[in-house]
Amino acid sequence: MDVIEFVRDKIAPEETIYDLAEFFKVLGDTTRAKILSCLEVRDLYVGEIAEILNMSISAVSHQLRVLRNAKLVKGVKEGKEVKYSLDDNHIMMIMECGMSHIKE
Amino acid sequence: MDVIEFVRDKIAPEETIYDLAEFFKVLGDTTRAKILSCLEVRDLYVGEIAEILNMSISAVSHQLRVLRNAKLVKGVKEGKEVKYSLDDNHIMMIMECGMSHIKE
DNA sequence: TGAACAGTTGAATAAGTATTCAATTAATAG
DNA sequence: CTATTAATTGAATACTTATTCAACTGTTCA
Repeated sequence: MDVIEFVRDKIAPEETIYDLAEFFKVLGDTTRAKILSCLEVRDLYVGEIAEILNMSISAVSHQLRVLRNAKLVKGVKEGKEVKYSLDDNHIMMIMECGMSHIKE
Repeated sequence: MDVIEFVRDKIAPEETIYDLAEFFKVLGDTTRAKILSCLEVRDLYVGEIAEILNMSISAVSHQLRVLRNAKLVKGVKEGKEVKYSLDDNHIMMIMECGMSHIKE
């Protein structure tokens, strides 16, 4: 039965897999995916995002925090408002990549 | 206020975003990510996967069903056993893609 | 035929998480 | 300084979902 050991030896370390799953989990929510789609079009204020998606400011803000922690978006204060933008350009590449999978 | 309409017009359709999030949600679970990592190494029986990951057969089987529904893995009956393999070769490309993001 | 084995399935429980609501911070205009 | 607006935050609720447990299906071999 050393198939078991063979595979255990070859797979990525536990922690790497955990981080990877954590990363995809962030993308795996409709609200967050929508927010990212909006920000792909252009940088936006929190209130604008909420209005575009017909959601409460609070709900959007909570999800923006998740996206911020995952380093997917960043927010810059401009007076009273905070303008958000995509933090990492290749996020959209990854999303497009997923897109190509589901279109089948 | 036509920033709102401008962005609404340009983002992907609601359903596409929903499907995309659904897809990433499947990858966004530690157990499922581990299973996929195992199957990247080689095709495996359910019991082997369970042993490699120190999980119950049942738990693994439940997650395999999720992966099957998402067309990420497929299972072929071989006598009493069922051998699982990756259904779609570019899944690992997507996972590698995510990998490159988290390594920063 | 029946006992043992591999895997699936459904229901229940347990754990995790998205949204709402109310309170709070920070910035600007009057 | 006060009132208003934009956004964040914490706690509570509602919802989703992963794992366990027990029962069941299908296959092999004795």
